[in-house]
Amino acid sequence: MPNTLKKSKLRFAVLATDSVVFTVFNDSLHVLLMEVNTPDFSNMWALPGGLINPDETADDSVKRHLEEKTGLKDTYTEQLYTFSSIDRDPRGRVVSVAYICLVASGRIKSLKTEKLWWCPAEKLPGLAYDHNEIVHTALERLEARVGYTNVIQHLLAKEFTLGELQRAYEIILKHPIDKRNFRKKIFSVDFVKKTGKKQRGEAHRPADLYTFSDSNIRIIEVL
Amino acid sequence: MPNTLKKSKLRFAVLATDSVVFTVFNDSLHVLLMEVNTPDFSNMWALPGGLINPDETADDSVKRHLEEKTGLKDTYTEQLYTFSSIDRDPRGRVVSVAYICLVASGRIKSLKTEKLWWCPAEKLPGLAYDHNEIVHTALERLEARVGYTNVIQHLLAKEFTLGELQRAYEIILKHPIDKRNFRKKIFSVDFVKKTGKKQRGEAHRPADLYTFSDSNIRIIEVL
DNA sequence: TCAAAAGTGTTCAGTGTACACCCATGG
DNA sequence: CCATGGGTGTACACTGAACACTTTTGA
Repeated sequence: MPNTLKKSKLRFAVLATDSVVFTVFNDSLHVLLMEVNTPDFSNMWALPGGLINPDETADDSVKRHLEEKTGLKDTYTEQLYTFSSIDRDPRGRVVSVAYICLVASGRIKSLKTEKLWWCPAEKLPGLAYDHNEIVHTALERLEARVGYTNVIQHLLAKEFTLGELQRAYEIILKHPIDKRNFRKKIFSVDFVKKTGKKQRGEAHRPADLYTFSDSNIRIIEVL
Repeated sequence: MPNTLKKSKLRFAVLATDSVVFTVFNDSLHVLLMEVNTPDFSNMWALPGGLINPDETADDSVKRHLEEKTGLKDTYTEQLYTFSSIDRDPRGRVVSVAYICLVASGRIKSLKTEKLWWCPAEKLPGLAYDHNEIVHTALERLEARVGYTNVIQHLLAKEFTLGELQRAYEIILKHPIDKRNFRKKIFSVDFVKKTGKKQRGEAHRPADLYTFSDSNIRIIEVL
């Protein structure tokens, strides 16, 4: 069952990257999809991605493709897993290094919306290639890492309320959290600090605004 | 800074796998190294690995190379990380999918010992390529995963004493553990069950022999 | 004045941690 | 009989979980 590599320009470029880009809005986690239209997959959805150039690392490749295809820049990225099933791409042997990317929903306005779709994570359609498997792996990983690190900060704006933070946790971990216990915990591991500012313009008591106190990834058993 | 791919048969084979094979004996964690002798690296140590064939997955490739080069079969393997620095291999662009492998020390007698060395993890010499970085990543990951899963079983014989199990934990987590608390914990998450047999031939009271109760990977906050 | 989310402590249960002695064997 | 690791229970501290009311704003 040797690979074919027929019709393609893929001759040398067996290596690709794919991104699972997450954001949170409307009380749910969303994944960014792109429309593909090839002989093998006509009018289907797939993850954004593309081939790795000979002169770039996988990390560079993810960032380049993301920016080229979606306009998103400077997003948080972390390597997920390398998928190497032999027939994952019908055009020939393509091994893909998949990444997780996190974006605050405030930054997604600037997306070229043509052929791009933020799909709720629980409502994914059948995707091209093995992309359902990739998203599934990414969801597992995201949930785990949110549970014991401070990566969730990359899904929020620079300044945020504790309510927003709590909602983000609840959406990703998929279970409700007690408000008072949540705050106690968050303060005890000191993930956040007060900005002193308050949120205004909402039809309820103004919330204190916070920022994350450490932009590096910290490993701490959280919730 | 485009890659060269000169002298080699590497033209198409940009993809490789490398294994960080761990075992525990003599009260320390050991990593399996192979001698390399190339124009670029003369008489140096490196991780076992090799190119991925067009008709095999990365998982298959790791297992094949491990068996070919060390005789080890049916070891536990798990994908670690994909290393894609442009100049990691002086012969040209080689991207490597690195794996962690765990072997019980009882099984390493069968090694072809020529040019193979079980090196204590704390005493690694400078390795060829970027292999020090790979081992470093593997050590971090191993420590983390031992802490919240039952993967440690793959470092022990089928039947083992709680003393052996505790020592394995202490070596990998690098801190002493209280014997009574350890046993309470291990029983409470029921990782193990008694075989009914006892260890004999040691100059002390015979220990009960146990097996792991679940060979699947379980995620449980452990120690 | 109503709706909506913000903010705030205490109690109780369960888990983690510290700690010391006798036992069974081989040499 | 000595050295070596095996096996066992209790008390205390700490952490996680449950739980309800007042506050401040915009509409």
